[in-house]
Amino acid sequence: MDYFIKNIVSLLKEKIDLPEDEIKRLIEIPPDFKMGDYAFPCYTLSKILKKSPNIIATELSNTLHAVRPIAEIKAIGPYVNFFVDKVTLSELALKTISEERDGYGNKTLGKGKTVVIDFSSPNIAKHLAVHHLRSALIGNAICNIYKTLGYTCVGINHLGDWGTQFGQLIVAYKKWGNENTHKSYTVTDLNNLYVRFHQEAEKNPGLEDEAREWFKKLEAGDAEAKELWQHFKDISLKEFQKIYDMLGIHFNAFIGESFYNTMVEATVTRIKEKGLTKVSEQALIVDLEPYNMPPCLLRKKDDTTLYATRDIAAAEYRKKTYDFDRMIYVVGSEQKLHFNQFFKVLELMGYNWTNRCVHVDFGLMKFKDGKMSTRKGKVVLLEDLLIEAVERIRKIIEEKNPSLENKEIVARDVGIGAVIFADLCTKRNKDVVFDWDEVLNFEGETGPYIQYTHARLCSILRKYGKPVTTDIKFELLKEDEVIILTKNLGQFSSIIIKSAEFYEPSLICNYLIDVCGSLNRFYNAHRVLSDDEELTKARILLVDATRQVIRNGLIILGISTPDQM
RNA sequence: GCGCCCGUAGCUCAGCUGGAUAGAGCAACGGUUUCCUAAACCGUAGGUCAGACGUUCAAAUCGUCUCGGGCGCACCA
Repeated sequence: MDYFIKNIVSLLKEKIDLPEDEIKRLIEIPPDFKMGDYAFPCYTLSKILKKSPNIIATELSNTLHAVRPIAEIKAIGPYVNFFVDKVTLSELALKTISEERDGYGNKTLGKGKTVVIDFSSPNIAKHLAVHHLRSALIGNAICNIYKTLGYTCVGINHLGDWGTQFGQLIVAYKKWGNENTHKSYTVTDLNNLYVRFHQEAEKNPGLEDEAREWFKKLEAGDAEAKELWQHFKDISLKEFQKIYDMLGIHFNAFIGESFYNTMVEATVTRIKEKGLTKVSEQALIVDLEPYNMPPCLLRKKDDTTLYATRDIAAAEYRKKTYDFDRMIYVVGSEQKLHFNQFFKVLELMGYNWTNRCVHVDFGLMKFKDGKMSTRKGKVVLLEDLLIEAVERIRKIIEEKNPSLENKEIVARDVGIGAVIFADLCTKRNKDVVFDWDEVLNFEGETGPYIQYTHARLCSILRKYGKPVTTDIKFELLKEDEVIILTKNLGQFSSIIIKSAEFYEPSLICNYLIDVCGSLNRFYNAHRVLSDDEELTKARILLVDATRQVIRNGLIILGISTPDQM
């Protein structure tokens, strides 16, 4: 907590000849709380003073006098360790939480600033599968993290609704789609057509040319092509929305690639005018050789545009529309080169906001035996996973808490929460191997564990039945388990800031695991509700504050917070 | 071939802007419930932090190289 560090720094700066910032930077937290709450390592001084750090620590600690929020100062080996006053600690943390409630953790850091977040962005005409989870969940969490810090967030679903693949789909539809069942087409049907196209195209390469021809028509505004395309899109969006609703994910806008079709011409012209383009192998490119990258393709030899062209147009449009302070693309790391290429083009175009665009990449999700592929039908559908998760939770509820009210709602909240947490809890840049048993494990460091802890706390508060007050004797909150928990709670804000800085929701997951571990250890060691009225009042405040922090954290992750389970 | 990412306990991971004995969970074994939800808690066992060299008072953490795995490298997105 900044408050204590500030005090320690002001004590230290009187005695040692180091800049204030440097002292602050050096302060760390000891590995064991029994060693102190904060520590100042004396290695740096040792170098300057040419004395052993242990001696410096001893001497320094002798000249320092603990005042006000600092209770004790003690040298341990090469460290000067500081013990803070525990009453001040709990009072500060618990009162703040109690006052700020759902707003605890909110900072005004991002006030007046807008962040655009491009996430999920699936391709039309294919099912949402488990490998689509990562972008959707990480993006949603980052959106919530920045909102928590006071930013205005614009979540955009940059649908993959344009490109040669729609030419393929149109060809497949016209050849093998049954016109009569036109209206009841599903994503499954579209997906089958897509798969069939690729099978047939292997035998008959002419199909690819036909597909390109149809995409060209589409890009030129051909009525028939456009009508079919719109139909495919409608079918897909309807299904996507169902899944997003299940996951509780909301977008401010569904603006697919197609939206930029009308702007792309002007974008290409601008790039040309800057003298950045050249024709190579009949395609229009931006040569990135000087930057050790392959060229960025703007137009294919048949004159149609590509992914990168539309991304550049989209970036220009978004800057104009939202005047973002930052734009975050939550897209898999396999597209890193693509982002480096088109960011470079933006930079070459002279846009000074290029460095405000970041590619937040994440590792690939695959099966034990290889990559997931829609084309080969080697996928687990997202809907199936969610349904299975809910189903398994339903069985566990039947077993553990059969008298629970709202079983259906709780099963859904916990099942989906488990899937979300499982995906978010590891650092995003690691590849993940999809394993049913792992995602659907509900014990230990999992979503249900966090939710269970939250539900327990709600239960205590229900039993208590009286209003929670901060008018308590803070000196009663003195046991080790209580102190550790309180210290955890006070770290919430700094965790949010760090997770924003690194675009890393997993930090919040790990933090919540920590808080819940501390809480459960406290819970097992001490009773909250007892005959001792003052003690009960004090512990209830701690319980309520913990409940609040867990709740705020889960909401950021996009996980529901049932108060019974 | 070139570039990027990853390699910590049997498994999944945390720790990585260098610091005090490398931490969790799962799995295994043992224990805790007359009392606030045992989806919990406690204990035992399990590690040459892939390997080598280097920088440093100090390296899982920084650098170089090697090995292993993943991804990407012009008309897909």
